[in-house]
Amino acid sequence: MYVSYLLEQESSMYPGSARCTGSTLPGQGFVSAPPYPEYMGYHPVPALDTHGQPPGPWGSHYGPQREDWNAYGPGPSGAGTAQLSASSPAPGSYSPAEYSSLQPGAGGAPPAEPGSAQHCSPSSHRHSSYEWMRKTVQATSTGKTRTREKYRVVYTDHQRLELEKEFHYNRYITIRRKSELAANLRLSERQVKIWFQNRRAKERKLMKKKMTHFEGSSLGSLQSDSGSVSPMPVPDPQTHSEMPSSLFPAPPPPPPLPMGGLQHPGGLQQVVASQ
DNA sequence: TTGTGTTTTACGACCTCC
DNA sequence: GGAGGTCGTAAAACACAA
Repeated sequence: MYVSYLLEQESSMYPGSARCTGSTLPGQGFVSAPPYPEYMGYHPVPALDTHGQPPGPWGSHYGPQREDWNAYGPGPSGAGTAQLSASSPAPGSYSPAEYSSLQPGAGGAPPAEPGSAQHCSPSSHRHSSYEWMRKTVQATSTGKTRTREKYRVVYTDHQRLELEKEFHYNRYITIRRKSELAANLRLSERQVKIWFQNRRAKERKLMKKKMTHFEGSSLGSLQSDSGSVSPMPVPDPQTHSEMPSSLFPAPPPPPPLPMGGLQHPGGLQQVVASQ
């Protein structure tokens, strides 16, 4: 239910696509054949063990969280991870009660099918992962990350789904949640942070687009169809008390976000830092 | 198949706050 | 100074029409 909601809301964002949304691998969506096979191998992770076994508490089966990027140095650790996590945790991995209630059973992501990882991610590609790392190291030694070969990774559907859920839950992620999400999704905290930044940027962009598009037209229509991009109130960082009891109650009319400046970074910082 | 437009990661610059 | 915020942008990944 919740997931379907998300998928609907975000359908434009994750169009059917190569990411095998839904149809083939519901919830998992891992799909895209790893553009860079090497990535796949990067993590010899057991993550993939996830034969649908209900993961315990947060990240229990993920092992220790890696430090941010390990790196920035030797290659996007997150990258490899990202691809890998495809097999990732069953959606149920969310321990927060709220989510469990939101995700009836298979919820958005049906339990990871056994071997799903194997299906989507050719394990055969996993061998040379470390070669990729070495390669990256060399590349990075030149300086700019941008020039690095294949510097961008594609997050799996599961990762994005979880991130989207969190985003719907709260536009600004708390330190604690960021940490949990990062561990759970096998992303670095930095990646999670940047994802949220980009997501907010996207939201603002959409809002702006709608504003201009509907300028002059009734605001009502705008509000009615902007559910997915309406800013949510900042929840209590500790309790997420803002979490609506019902999935996503119609949020209040989106107050125009202050553009071209900080959105009360300080205030948010306080909120976040208080954790 | 290819060209093109859009979306998605990732970063740098600059800002505010503590 | 370090954290996280926005904004702008690069470039990979992707979708799709021709």
